Amino acid sequence: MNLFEHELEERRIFRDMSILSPHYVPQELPHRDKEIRGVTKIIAPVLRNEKPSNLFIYGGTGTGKTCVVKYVIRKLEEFLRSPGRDLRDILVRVVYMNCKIRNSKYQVLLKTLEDDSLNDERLKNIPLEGRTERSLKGMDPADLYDRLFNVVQSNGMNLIIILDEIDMVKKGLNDLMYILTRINDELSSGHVSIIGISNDRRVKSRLDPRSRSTLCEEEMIFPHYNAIQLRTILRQRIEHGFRPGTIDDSAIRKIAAFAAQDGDARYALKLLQKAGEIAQSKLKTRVDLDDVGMARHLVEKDIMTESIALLPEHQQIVIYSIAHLALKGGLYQRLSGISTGDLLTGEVYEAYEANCRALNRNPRTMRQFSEYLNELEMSGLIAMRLSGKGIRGTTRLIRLGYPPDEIIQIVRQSLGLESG
DNA sequence: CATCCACCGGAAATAGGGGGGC
DNA sequence: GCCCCCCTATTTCCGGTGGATG
Repeated sequence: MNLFEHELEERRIFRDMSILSPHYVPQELPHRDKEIRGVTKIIAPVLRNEKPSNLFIYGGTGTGKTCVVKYVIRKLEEFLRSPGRDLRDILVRVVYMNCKIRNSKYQVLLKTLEDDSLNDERLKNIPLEGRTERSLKGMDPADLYDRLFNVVQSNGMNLIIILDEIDMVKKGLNDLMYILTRINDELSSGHVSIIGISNDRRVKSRLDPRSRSTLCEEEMIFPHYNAIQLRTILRQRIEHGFRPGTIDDSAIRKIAAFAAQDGDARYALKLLQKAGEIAQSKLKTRVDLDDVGMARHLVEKDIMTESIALLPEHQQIVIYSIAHLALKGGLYQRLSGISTGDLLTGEVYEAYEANCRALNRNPRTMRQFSEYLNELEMSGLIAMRLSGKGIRGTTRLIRLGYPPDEIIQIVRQSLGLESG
């Protein structure tokens, strides 16, 4: 088959794949009217040069948190540009960042200052002024603060900082909130507001009470989508992303039903895309139930593979050690005779040390190891609970979130080992 | 009940890497 | 190149916790 012919085949099912991307923000967001109105209301004071309240948005994966915020920001920017209104005195700048990448107070500050929207030549005192590099790396944090203060103050700027996945900020979240309170106290013109987005409620408890009340001046909780709502969302994306008549209604229902278990629209869209790809690769003209079933297995595996492959090397060794022990059966099982798959921290650490030696790596300390376990739990690869009665001392019981043999296979691949 | 155990997790110290200014 | 400052990752130190042991 000619390559171009193949490309044409690619278009049998899909019309526009980008519509299915998790980053795509559609023209309409079904079932989020209330949330959109809420965010709009909170942000609206910028139109009067007044400071909006800080906002904390909480909700599970794929409940539309990021989407709603981006949607409202887009509407705001459209409104500010709309003709016939005199909004020339209003200067609004929005900085969006994902804290998975900007995971410390310093990184957040840096990204804010380096963002294009604060380095517009029309602005006074732009942060990067006088820098040869387009980078402020290595600067004194106090200097960073001054630069932010200057650009906001001298332009009377309404600055909104969106911190997505704010729970990923490991160091200095309290400090960050403190800085934001302070800057607003000191500014005589302009202000800085933040919108924090998280799917982990525990962020709040990690904040001290003052920072908490700063971040949570306003708070919204996004509910999960149910199967019916997911269907609307799917149909909407299909309308724009798929060619007409290329998917069975039963397939849509099945996708919605799978995704409704977690109320997760992102998962639903992933399934939809994968099912489309499967149907396409089989040169079918319609996506049917079988494609959806197969898509589910592939997506599950993709999710696992991806979350393992992105792990730092030592965490991979840890999860590998856990998987190995789980197959062998751990101490707890041998002592109690109950086969729960629970492992004790101590034995996992020993296995980790042994595996490090086998791989010619220096094992990290127990302390660091403990952090690795916490991070693995965060990424959903393991589950931990405190040991109750029956075990001497306090330790954590560790359990894998996925089948051990699959984990072992994936880690081997990722670490570049051959099977054996 | 006193003491040990096995680990947890905060804080400070340290190592290593990068950038700026001169 | 040298010196200084900063960041991140890791180690070191250490008090704390909850259950077991005798």
